[in-house]
Amino acid sequence: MSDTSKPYVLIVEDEAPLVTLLRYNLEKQGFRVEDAGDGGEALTRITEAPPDLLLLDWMLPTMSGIELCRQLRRRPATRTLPIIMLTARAEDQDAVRGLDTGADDYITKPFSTEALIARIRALLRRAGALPQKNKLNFHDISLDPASHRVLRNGRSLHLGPTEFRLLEFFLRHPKRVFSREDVLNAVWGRDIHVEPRTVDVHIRRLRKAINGPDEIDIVRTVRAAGYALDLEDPAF
Amino acid sequence: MSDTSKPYVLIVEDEAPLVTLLRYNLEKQGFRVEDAGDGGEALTRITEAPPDLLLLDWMLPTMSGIELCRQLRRRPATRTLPIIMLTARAEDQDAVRGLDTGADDYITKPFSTEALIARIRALLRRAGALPQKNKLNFHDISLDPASHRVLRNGRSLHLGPTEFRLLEFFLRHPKRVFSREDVLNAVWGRDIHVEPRTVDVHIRRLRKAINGPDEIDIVRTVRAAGYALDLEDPAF
DNA sequence: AGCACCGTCATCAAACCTTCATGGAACCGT
DNA sequence: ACGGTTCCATGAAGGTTTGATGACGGTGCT
Repeated sequence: MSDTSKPYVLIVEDEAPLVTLLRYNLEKQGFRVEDAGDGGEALTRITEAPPDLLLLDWMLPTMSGIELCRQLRRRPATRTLPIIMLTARAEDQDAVRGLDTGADDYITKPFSTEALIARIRALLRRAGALPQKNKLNFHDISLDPASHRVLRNGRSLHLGPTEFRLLEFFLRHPKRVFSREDVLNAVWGRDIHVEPRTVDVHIRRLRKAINGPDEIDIVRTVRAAGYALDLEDPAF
Repeated sequence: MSDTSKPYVLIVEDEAPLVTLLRYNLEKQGFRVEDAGDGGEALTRITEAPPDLLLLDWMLPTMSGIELCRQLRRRPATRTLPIIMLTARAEDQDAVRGLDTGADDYITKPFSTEALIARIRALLRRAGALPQKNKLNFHDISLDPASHRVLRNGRSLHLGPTEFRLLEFFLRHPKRVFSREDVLNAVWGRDIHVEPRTVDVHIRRLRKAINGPDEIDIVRTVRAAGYALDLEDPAF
């Protein structure tokens, strides 16, 4: 659900000609396509902007496709990311299917473009079938502007008016860092004179309100820059 | 986002003279401008081609601005669309700000063109639609100015403020050598007095921060000249 | 009055920046 | 090749900045 327009497919494949072919066909079908040549690059791209679907070669230079797949399945953020494995005919199909790679589907090289597109559509349909309401959410927090309610892990939170608007603002622009001035302008209003330090205090109140005893802090402090609604470690 | 050329601003306002005025000023500032006289027309236009930013009158003939705003927020495609509300002075500012309209900013009529332009630019910058290009990368490093994050091989790096700005600067001019003076001017600021040797120390800290155990050093020292973001071995 | 909330301030600890001293590597002329 | 010189890498020290936190007084509402 990264972009509003086209579904974003990331191809992880080291054979350049195959990448070119795939890119051409997928783009013709209205997908946005990016590619990565090895596992490391793939991890970087996925972490910075998770695709809607991953086309993953079984055999890769540095990190194998299986290994990458496992790593992705280990992270909550990518646990449900649809993955299609590309395998060579030589490889044992039963192994591919049986091994708990965590891939959602696989296809044997060589394959027809039509078959691939069909599987991609099927997976996307399955994954995209569970869209969101008019609520804002991030990680395990959900805010409903209409009913003015905030939930974390299903339990209801009580926020003061300012904390509520603060959280709402952050939820509308997740993972983005805002300076205290930005926050003041957006949450308090433009022509109000308030000390920038006041933001600190409300951030603290917000943290205290939303962070239970065993829960991670989803408000990230960026020294000399501001605050963001984000996880400290993007792998989680 | 939508287009590569000019940012596209849609004005939803029923007072024709005001529309004319706004259109004139915005187009002079390099925006592409369209307008809609009521909520229904606005919805149509937005659906067929979502603007980069919406200027929305609070009071409208058929569907109120608030209602339109709510509807837009309900759709995934327009959930994050930047919206600036135009309100009359009479209306209660607190209500405008507090009510869950979902607007990103508001401005009170009558307003100066400068103020409006400033807010539009601020919002567009935040939304990432302006020249402010997102995500710089080089080799296997990726830096996102918006979220203030740096990744290498998928893992997140922690940089101090100065190291961050330093890396950002180098990423914007890869493979180019800069003297210590150049770096000081660009990263520290022009009229700051700091010993050129200090650059060494920060380069070292940057190296320590970004270079993992098995990773190559991306910062190249050019004796008697300065530093560059580059691979030591030009063997690709 | 009692309550919930807000803005400001003082304080403390951690993170950070700058400078300096030292050692070593690269470079130069002989 | 050799000594001398220039330049860079590195570690540590001292001082500064910045954010977290707790407390306080004020305000509006019930």
